[in-house]
Amino acid sequence: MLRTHNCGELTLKNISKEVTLCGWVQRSREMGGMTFVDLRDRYGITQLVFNMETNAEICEQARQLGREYVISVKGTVTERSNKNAKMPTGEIEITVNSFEILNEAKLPPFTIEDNTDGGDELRMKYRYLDIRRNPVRSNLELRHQLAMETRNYLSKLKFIEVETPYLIRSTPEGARDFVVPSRMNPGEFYALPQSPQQYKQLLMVAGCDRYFQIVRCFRDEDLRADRQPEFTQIDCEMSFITQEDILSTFEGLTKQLFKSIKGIKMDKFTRISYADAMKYYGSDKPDIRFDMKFVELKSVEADAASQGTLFHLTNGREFKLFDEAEIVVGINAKGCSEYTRKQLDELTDFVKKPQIGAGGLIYVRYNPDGTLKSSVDKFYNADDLKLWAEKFKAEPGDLILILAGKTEKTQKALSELRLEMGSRLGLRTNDTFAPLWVIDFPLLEWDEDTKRFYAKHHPFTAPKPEDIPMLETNPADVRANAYDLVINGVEIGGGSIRIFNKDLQKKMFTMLGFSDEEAQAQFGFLMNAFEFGAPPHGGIAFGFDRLCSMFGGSESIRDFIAFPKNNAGRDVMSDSPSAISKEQLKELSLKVNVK
RNA sequence: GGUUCGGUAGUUCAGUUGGUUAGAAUACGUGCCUGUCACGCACGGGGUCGCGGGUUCGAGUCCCGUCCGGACCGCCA
Repeated sequence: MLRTHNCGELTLKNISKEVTLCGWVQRSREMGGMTFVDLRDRYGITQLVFNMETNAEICEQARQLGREYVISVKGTVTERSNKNAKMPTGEIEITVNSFEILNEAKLPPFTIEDNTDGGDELRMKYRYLDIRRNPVRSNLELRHQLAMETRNYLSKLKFIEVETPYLIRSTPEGARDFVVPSRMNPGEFYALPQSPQQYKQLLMVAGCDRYFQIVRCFRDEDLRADRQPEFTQIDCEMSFITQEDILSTFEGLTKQLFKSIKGIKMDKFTRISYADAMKYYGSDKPDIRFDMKFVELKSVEADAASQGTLFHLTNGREFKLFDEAEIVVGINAKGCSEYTRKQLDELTDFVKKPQIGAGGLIYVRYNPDGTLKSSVDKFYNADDLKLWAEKFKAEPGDLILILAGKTEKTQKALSELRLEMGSRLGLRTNDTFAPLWVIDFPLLEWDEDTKRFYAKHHPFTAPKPEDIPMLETNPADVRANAYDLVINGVEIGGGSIRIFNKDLQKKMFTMLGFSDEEAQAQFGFLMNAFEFGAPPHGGIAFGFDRLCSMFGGSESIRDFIAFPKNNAGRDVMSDSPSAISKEQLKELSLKVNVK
């Protein structure tokens, strides 16, 4: 060992001890007669002191040290006369007897400090310097802790970690595959797995009973702050279980992680059906840190009509926008009635942004004095608005915001507005955690462009047994035994109970427009396996990078990945992807078709 | 595929209506300083204003194109 201690562990207990430390020069402070050098390693910072009076020669040498020089230091642990309460080693310093420069360093392009002066681009280009900084290093340590805790928890429950192949068969459904040419099989390609889905199901057929893997997955789709082309999942599968078993096992894992890593004890997770999530939040991953549920006025009007009570929305007021809208839906922003014209215009602009796409925004102010003022006063009188306010459970001081239009688009737009209002009202703090199971997802999703159904989750997801008859009559309404774990509006995990019967799986492929031959060609190995005694099984996968960023209180997963890709899927440090040589192309029997 | 914001000193940024020699902070260098720890003080070096074209007497500033980066929509079973 080149050192006897690290830079974070020496205290008054070690006084007078002769030690050898190694590390990087964080910075030095020259005082004329003396020089202080902060020596840093992963564990902390220890101050070195050099004194002109006692050892002029070494003090002069120390003044030649530049930032990030790697040095080895021999010296004596000494009590400081001026202590620094802000650092763990702040009561001691090393009186240096000798030191050796192990490596010089160029001046780094940004300062290696907690609050660096470097921007994102530069930090990514020199990521190995960025990782020397505490905030990034501690993110990687957090990631390690989460992985360890997960492994311990699952291992105790008899899960075994099994590695599945990275070079697999390309499948047509779902995300675009990354593809790898096979040199030995000219013209043929492997795909990198989007997830180990079929392999983990085969492990269930193989009798593994409980499998997990903290595993890299690959999807060749465009990136976001929370999406990388290669990312990590906690991938799990269990045999002889019901949906309830999966939910309780992984609710348990989640609770354990929050308890051990963040010291937070969580109550039983709320559950909501997909249908209700859409109805009340306009999203299949609602942020339930705050309430602000949707109120749908057309159904309110229909109810009122059937009960013979008064409610004017479309009957008698002739407001074309509402009359023609598929849906009229709003939220109550508590305490926002004092919003100025300017603020309301901002909100209108917000919903009219092309990414959100609402035509406009209707507001009803419930003034503190009890009067009501709206942007549709021309069509509705105070009594109408009063009835609306009741349905929103609005009180004086509140602001009702309403959107109207096509159902799906309007719900989505209002969902965005709800999140925006939640943020503006400070209801989305990142030290609060609101977990939510979204259950009963639809099995299938109609695609207008290709005029066919796609699996909402994936083609191996089991329909709810009671809904199976509807597969023939009304496929769009068939619900699946599929579930997502959502925390603070972020999809953390998702899974399903799988089909384990060959005939049902075959039927599913037919629904998705595969001929028997195509299904056999693409998924034959799975269907064949189902003929040899497949147990009932199901599973779930957690987005590990997102889980880390949530625990770290950040929106971007890049901070929790050692070497992430940029917006365009590039690694700016190694400048990949890159072209390959003619020889390589020839070996792979490939021709590149770009100018 | 689309929308949008940005690119000026090593770095983070400012730069007014198009007008003198492009500034600040920080980092860096030199000198001074014996208890600093974001040390302090003084002085100094440091610029292809991303790149190409255009408008103009004159462009960091306006226009067009392009490259790079960030966020978002589509996409992500």
